[in-house]
Amino acid sequence: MRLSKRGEYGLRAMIALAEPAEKANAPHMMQIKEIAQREGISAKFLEQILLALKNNGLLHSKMGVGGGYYLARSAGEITLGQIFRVLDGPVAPVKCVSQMAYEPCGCPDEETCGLRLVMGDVRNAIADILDTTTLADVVKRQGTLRKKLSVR
Amino acid sequence: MRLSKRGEYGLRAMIALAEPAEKANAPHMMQIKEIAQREGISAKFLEQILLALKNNGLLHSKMGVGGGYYLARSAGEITLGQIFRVLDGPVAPVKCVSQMAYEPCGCPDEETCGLRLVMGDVRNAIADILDTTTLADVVKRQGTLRKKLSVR
DNA sequence: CAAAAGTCTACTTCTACTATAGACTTTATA
DNA sequence: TATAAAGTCTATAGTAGAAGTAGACTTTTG
Repeated sequence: MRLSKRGEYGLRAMIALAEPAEKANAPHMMQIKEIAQREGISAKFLEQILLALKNNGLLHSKMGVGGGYYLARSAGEITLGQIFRVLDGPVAPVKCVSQMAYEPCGCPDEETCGLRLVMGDVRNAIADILDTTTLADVVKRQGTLRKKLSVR
Repeated sequence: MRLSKRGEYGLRAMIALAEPAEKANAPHMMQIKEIAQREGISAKFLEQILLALKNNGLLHSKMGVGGGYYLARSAGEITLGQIFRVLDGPVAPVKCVSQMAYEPCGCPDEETCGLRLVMGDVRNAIADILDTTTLADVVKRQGTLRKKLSVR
């Protein structure tokens, strides 16, 4: 049940973009290099990831000198599920319970397949979290946690 | 977030063994071939899977003529989580939130890493389902569903 | 002893993930 | 208007792990 590096880096980058954007309550532009350095990621690899996010409407970019990437919508309007699906595909553990990319999975009777039932629950549990958590939620949560830790 | 074929076949096989065992309220022995045929799986591949489950204490076996595999404990005492972990490893999407196989994941501050927090939630949601669902639960659920469908 | 079963290990094949490379386009500014 | 700084796009290399195959071995029954 692993999150790929692609997905991990993409999510990290989006959170990194969301943090200053939330603070300023305005889109915040960052360059690939900047993000890559901050997160300790290969810039070339991150480039592909950000490009995919852009081509799927989650990021906007500005080319040329002084360019960079910024969130296409406010952090409160982008869910982790949207990001995840662009980078890692369907959330479902088996295709036969996928809402976004259903495919039969070959059990004799799908309707009464016990494994399918349970995996459906798992899919829903994951999707419930990823589709209701926005970048703004993540940033907020990080913030409260930092405050709490700095007090001690 | 995919379930591997290994995991899928193993879970299917365990459910197949649990079904008659629950009906008879006693361990039920089946041969590799038998299960492989029923589930439409390569017998040689399934062999490795069942062996792993045996070596991890979830199955017992009998060698020689008239031998086969049977559940090491009652279906109500074997959870899907136990099976999953033997075949697919940790449940956690990233190692740094794994309860069973923790490893740092390289974010600058793990304690306040937003991604880690969310992935922790995801891990818990998955583990909650897999670790509380037993083979007996699955068989029961299949049963009620079949009854419901046969009525119409 | 022969046949039927599981045991074990090695190996092959294939796929997908991770990463790198490099040529191209756009834009700001000196 | 030239140059450098940025993103764009596509191809490809490398690798690891998943999926599956093979075959020799052991145990048990009759």
